[in-house]
Amino acid sequence: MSQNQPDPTKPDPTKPDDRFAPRATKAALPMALLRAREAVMSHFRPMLERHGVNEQQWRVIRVLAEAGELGAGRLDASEVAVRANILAPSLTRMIKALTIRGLIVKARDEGDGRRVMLSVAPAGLALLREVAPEQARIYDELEARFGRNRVAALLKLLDALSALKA
Amino acid sequence: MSQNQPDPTKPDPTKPDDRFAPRATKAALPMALLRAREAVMSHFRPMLERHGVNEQQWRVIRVLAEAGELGAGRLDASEVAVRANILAPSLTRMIKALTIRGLIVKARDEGDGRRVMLSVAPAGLALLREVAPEQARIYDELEARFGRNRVAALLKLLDALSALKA
DNA sequence: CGCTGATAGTTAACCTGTTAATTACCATCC
DNA sequence: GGATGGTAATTAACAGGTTAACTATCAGCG
Repeated sequence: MSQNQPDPTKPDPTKPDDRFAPRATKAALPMALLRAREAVMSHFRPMLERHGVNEQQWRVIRVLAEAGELGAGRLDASEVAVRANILAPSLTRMIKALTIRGLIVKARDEGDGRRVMLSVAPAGLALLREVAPEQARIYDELEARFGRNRVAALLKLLDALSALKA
Repeated sequence: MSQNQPDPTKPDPTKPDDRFAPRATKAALPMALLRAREAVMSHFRPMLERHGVNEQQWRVIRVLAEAGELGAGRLDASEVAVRANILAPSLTRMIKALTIRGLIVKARDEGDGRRVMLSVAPAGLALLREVAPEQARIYDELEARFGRNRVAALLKLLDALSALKA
């Protein structure tokens, strides 16, 4: 870190006013993460929209699919919420909508009456078969444009950063 | 794409089911960005909460402050929306609330009746003076824990990624 | 001048994010 | 076995994200 400011007593007039903006919004980590996420999602959103699901619904279905298709992969709602980064109240609302649309199946857990077990329904599986390849294609193109190494490096940094959660 | 599966007819039972989950949610860029952002914000949220502003309101006030304090920094709503990464409809709602609370000032632009000009109000400036140092402290500590080089590297990658917006 | 198209905001409708309060169920301990 | 506390899910209430439709203003152009 070199001394970029030759004379600190003479502030650079090109900078508007730093006294009350400790870090320009441009350089702030939260904003940069938000912008980057927005940029990435802008590639996926139209495709998901075309298939009638939003981002969060797609996350829920994918999480359930990763646990195994159909009855094989049953997860309780809390686990789904954690893996899909969705808060419990949001998930409760989504479960209702997704169940009505026949994309997932909701069942009460035998043994623990509090737990709600979720799994992918046939229609959800059909949706997965439709969307997954298209999503993979978009992701691959994005990865190719950005560079595989940089994607890997970015994921590593993001993971490390996530570990600092308060 | 190399042939990782020695015998494709006999799928690895340790893997749940990769056929419909093209990329594990753990490794997906959007999810990683979401988690990282959540982790970072978890450090700031309690502080903002204590001062009675949420994340988005704080972004708006900061953007206006960066344009210069009080009357000096007048930005039209569209520009604020872009810089704060907030959509126009959200900003419209927020302007009303922030104006009522006396944190910002809304004025119609002479010369172009369509434009809404925004600037920081005295109460907003007071809030900035209160919050900014605390925010800087939190940010510095976070940066120190994560490592300045890594923060810089991350910001660089995020910026490059944001440039790929569709 | 009036028509046309573009631009800036607003409104509406629906969904999710967020916090707090509530309900239902489980587990423990006296 | 009943009171106690904890956990899983739901509900409520409010705010922002998102898209589409709408209004108001500006800019050209015939």
